[in-house]
Amino acid sequence: MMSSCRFAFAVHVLAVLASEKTDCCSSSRLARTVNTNPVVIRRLLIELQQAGLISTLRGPRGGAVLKRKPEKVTLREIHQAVEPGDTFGAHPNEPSPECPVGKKIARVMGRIQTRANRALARELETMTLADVLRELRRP
Amino acid sequence: MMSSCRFAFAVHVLAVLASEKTDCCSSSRLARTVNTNPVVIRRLLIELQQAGLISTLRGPRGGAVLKRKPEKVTLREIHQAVEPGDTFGAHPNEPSPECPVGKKIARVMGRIQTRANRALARELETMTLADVLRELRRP
DNA sequence: TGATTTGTAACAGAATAAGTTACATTAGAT
DNA sequence: ATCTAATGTAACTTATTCTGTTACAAATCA
Repeated sequence: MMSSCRFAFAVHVLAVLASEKTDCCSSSRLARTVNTNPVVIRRLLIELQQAGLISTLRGPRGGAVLKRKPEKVTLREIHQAVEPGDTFGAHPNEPSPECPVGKKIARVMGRIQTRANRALARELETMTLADVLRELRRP
Repeated sequence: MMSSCRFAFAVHVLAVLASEKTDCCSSSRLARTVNTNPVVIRRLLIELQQAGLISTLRGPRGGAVLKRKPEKVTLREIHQAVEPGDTFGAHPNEPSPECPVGKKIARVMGRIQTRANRALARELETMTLADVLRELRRP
């Protein structure tokens, strides 16, 4: 599964925003702590902004701010904001309609997909950004 | 998430093996119903074999056979056999140890990863190949 | 012995993601 | 007003991964 690291980056970024005293944090500073390029961070910030988790400000002294209390941000929201994909991939080419299995497998896999996605979402819903901060503070 | 279609292929292949009367099914025939190349199927069969789900036979009249009753094959086993990866990716580059968040984020993300993987596995554990066959038979 | 199938190596092509450079746009500060 | 510093965004490179394909050795049955 060639999964992206965007979820890990997003949790990292939001944890920094939540733990920082300063109200604005620039993409350069975030990029330094994540150890990547500022543009990668800015692309991520746009998605987090569209999800309503942060807001950004241009110009000097600009940057990103958390819009909600950490207790009110679930990992599910973060995941959904930056990893829109499914848990696993579907058939790339249409299976043979000649075969009784091939004819209906897509529908069945679709249901399995839905249940898998929901199970993952349920688990991520039980954890918030505040839990992440608590874990980060532990020795 | 650039997820592979190997899980979908594997469920498809095993469903065909479970529903076929003939005891052996060649990679060519399986490839035709999945609509892909026989080598892709053979690579998949090796993984399913290593997981103990099927056995294969060389030579004429050779092919693959299901080793267990469909009721005894969970989707979790199938998934684990062909998609060894994690639910989401980790930081590709080590985060800055200067930053209090960067210093510990890997450990926290690891725990989240574990919980996500387990939640997915739990859900897939509740479904068997027999359930897939039942769904396939429904109009 | 011959035919057929798996196992496997090697490679092509496509897709995806991260990283990078460059620049227009915006907005605060002096 | 002007300078400066930040976001937003486009374009491109590079690396990785996956599927698909060809080719062939090894195995096995008739």
